[in-house]
Amino acid sequence: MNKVTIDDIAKVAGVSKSTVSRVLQGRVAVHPDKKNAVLTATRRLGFKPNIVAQSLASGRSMTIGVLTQNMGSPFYDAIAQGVIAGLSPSSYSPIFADGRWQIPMELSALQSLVGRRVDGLVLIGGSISSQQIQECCNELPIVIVARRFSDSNYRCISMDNVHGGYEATRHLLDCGHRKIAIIRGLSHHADAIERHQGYTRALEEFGIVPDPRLMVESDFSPDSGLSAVRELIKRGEPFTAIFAANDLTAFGARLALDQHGLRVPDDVSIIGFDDQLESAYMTPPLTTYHQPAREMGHHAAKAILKLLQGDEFLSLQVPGHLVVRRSVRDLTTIVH
Amino acid sequence: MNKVTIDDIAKVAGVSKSTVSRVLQGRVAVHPDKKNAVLTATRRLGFKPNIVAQSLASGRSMTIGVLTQNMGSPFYDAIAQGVIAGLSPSSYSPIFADGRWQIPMELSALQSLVGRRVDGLVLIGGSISSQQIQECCNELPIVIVARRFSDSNYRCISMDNVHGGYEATRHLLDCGHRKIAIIRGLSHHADAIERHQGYTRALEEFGIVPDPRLMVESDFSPDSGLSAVRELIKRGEPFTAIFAANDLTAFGARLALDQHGLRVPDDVSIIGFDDQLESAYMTPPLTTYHQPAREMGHHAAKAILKLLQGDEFLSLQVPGHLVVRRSVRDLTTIVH
DNA sequence: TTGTAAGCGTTATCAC
DNA sequence: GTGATAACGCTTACAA
Repeated sequence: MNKVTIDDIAKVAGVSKSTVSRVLQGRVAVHPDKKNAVLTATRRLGFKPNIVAQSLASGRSMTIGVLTQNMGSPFYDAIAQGVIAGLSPSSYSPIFADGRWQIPMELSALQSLVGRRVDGLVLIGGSISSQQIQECCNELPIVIVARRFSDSNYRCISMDNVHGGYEATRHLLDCGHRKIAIIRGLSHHADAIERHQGYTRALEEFGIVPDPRLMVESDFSPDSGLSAVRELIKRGEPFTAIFAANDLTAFGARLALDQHGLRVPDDVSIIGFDDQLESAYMTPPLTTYHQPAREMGHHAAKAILKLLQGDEFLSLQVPGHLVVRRSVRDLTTIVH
Repeated sequence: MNKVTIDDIAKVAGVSKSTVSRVLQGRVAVHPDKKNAVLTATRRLGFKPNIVAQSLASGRSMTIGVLTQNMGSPFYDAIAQGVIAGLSPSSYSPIFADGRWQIPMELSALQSLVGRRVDGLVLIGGSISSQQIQECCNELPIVIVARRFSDSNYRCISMDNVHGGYEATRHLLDCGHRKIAIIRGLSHHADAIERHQGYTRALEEFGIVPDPRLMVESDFSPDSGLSAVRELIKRGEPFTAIFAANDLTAFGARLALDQHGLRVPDDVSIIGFDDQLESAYMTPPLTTYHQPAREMGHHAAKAILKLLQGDEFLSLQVPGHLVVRRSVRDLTTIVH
């Protein structure tokens, strides 16, 4: 381990340890000669500052707590990557804790981060209430990603899922589809609810009454997408297109269709949500609604950094957009 | 913030702060009455220990540094998730730094972790030498994942890539393929090199001389898989199967074949490497060689925990296995 | 500009 | 068992 302390270099450089500290921090002027002496000694002894001691003394840990949920979801993972990348040029390091979408775990994960005296917090998704957050971490700069609180003044980086759901469904409608099934995500999940609202709104604009027989739930996993399509087919209500909760669900749905001898997009069209990396390489490439996950994480990191240096930062809605590939058939240009 | 310190509860409980510390640590016996008084005061004042101060005083930060490379690769991400999961039941928290596969960045990321006085280190992939590691972190418990050092005594969690490459190629061979193209990964990447060796060995067992016209490089991305297949087709040397560097590359390759009107597996078979989540949902589902990425991360976490409590732990090779799905055609059962 | 000295909140080492 | 008291390595008034 590195046992060299500022006392050592103070001795070697022939100055006091406060001067060493000053040189290292570089915030106040120090006589060039002493400065050089310190720098030389630092290099010679291979001094590495003890960040823990710095933290205790200064009250800042130079650490940003990141609360994730069930890492393993491409969308949330991408956000986390964005946070890491956004923090990377700063001298703050991200420290992670995982809440697994379970309130008790989220709470304890949050407390562990706060106990580590993080200087700021990035919460990715999650289900704890804004009150619970407040109780844990008074005063701490916090940025929430991929979630929105209407009842609080937390800064949130989010995307308009209602609009996304609307756009996706609208695309299907514009392509002439009228019997549009929806595989929506978990019933209590805000994203799923909002996208579903968008779906409903788009249908209604076209004077279509949403058919409950064309609605089935999923848990955002490929496997649930597969089961969902089987369920849909079993119900017997015909449909020409599917709006999937996310791309992963769309993957599963696509496989199920294949297994039932249904071609995409010839027999059934599919549209996903997220636009994850692999989606462009499905056969056919998946039409989907792009969520800028990585950018959202990046924004969050920059936001925290801003708050930390005293600047203000307001909630931000990042725009998503439709990515048209080849999994949706345009029925309006049929050649008879 | 939480301004309650052990001094406060010492006062309230009517004991010395050493006693408070003892109760909180629970390692030595304390009189039940005082213990209760302390516990009560702790709850009443809402005391949360300052982990930073604990770290400085005890010399242990209860933190494990995790050095990742280019987060965003499904394989490496899965490892990181495994580490988080494996650490989660312990009281150690993972702190991340990203090396981006660039030696200078790796080095500085590593130093930042060491400066934070992490108690242990998990290095995922990376290209710095074992010497450079040693210089940074004498004595620190270290576990390396998805990489192997022959020249050092670091503990490594790895998979036998030569064997994996052999098995994958062997499967193609067993299915009657003889003209087997390989899209190998980055030329200097150990995994790519080893899998390539396995490929070569399998071919030679069948008396086949590897044809350089059937070998093309990639960078493990879908896009490079796509270009690789175009290149292969342009060269004009016929092939009936492709061994892709990893699943992502296989995705790109599969799309390129599709664009050229080549069917999988009817015209060309594909085998990937990794077995990432999405692979089971390709059309056709991708035959691939499974790497237990998440488990490897999990093992690494457990290994560090073991080393930390003084137990020994030796390098570990985890087994992979072939996952046969539908992207490889069996030429030996052709019906004429 | 520079040095002295008092913290920062715990843990650890002693005597008692 | 328990309580002083000295670390832990650094920052930061406060003087000089």
